Amino acid sequence: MSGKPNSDRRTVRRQETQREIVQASWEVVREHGLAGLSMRDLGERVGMRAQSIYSYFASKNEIYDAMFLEGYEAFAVWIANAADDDRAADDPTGVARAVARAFVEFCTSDHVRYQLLFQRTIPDFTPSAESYAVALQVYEEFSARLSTIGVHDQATLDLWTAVLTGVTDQQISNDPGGDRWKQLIDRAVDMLLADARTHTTTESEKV
Amino acid sequence: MSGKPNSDRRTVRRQETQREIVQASWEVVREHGLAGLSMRDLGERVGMRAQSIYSYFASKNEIYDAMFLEGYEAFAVWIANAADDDRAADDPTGVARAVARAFVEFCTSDHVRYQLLFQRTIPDFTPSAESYAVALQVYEEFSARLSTIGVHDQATLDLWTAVLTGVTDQQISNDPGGDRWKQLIDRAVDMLLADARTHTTTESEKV
DNA sequence: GTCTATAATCTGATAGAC
DNA sequence: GTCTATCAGATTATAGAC
Repeated sequence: MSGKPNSDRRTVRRQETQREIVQASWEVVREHGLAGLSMRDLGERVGMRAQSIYSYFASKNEIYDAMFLEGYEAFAVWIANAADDDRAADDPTGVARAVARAFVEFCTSDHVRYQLLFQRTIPDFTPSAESYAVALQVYEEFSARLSTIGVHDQATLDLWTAVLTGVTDQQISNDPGGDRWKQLIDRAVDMLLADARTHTTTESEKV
Repeated sequence: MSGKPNSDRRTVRRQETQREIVQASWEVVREHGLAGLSMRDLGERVGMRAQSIYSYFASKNEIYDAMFLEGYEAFAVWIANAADDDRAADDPTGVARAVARAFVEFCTSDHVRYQLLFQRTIPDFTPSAESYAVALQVYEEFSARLSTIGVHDQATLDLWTAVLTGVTDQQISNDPGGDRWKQLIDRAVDMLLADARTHTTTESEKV
């Protein structure tokens, strides 16, 4: 390693293998639950002995950390795309609904990812400082998007996140694969917007 | 066992030990997480060898089941008490706020219990038919209480549960021990009541 | 960089003596 | 009813050969 350039062919190969391991980890986890990630299982899937994975990740939690990071990066992309798609609708309500739908859809489309990103469910795992910084940044981008539709103060923002995660949670745990709670999103958004109107100055309603 | 009365001294003693084991299980679980319940740990805490516990519960899942049942029984009592306390406030808004506060308080006061009762987080555990029946009955009592304050149709009820669990979830995972989301409960209830008003006939507003 | 071998430890659960 | 002994398996992780 020492003395050699970072963008070595060896380094590139290594990063590819790391990506492959993370991808396989998602497969395992979607099949056996978030806590059901075993190194043996993972090794088998990636075509290695379980022990060889330690050449790429120092511990199992380092793998979770890579998944955590990847998940938040995917979230950032998802929300950005959704906003672009619905740019035509330039009324605040339309945008708000689109953002809300995008959020819930992202979460329900992969519930183990949701578990890893937004719930604290695997013991002894804490994201690394780097990954957590990215998570915070993505959360701030999401907040900024909401602030363009009239959600300015922290309390209002907290209420929005509570409602959106609540809908997501119920959908995942009580009607997986269905749309019993998803279909309430527009109604929930209207409700939130009406609430925001009574708690902020009319000025803040404008973009 | 056969031929002897059910309320035998032996049977009573046995039930006491079972209660003791369940209580110790709560302790273990609060310390090491819901999934961190180990028979050895449990045995140590209850003053037995781990293997002896199998004289009282046929499997680990049977212990989870007993905890699940106990949790729902506690929930029923909690909600009933909260409603009595706030009987003085006979305006619908006051009652609604009291019920909402009681729900969130119950959940946040013991987050592993919340996890066991309302989220599906431990793999391979499904409550027994008996326990599940109790859970359903308690849920229906809770629904009935909401229906006295204007929440009649399923969609509205779903929205309420989504908002209440959302507030709970955010409080637990992003501000444990604090009240950042708890203090939004009254505002959330007002918002929900306003929404219910626009989605039902004015008749249903009356008790 | 991947392998074999293995350490060290944990898990839930069972059989049978007392 | 509690014990000892033990099974059969899992886990993360390390050492050292190739």
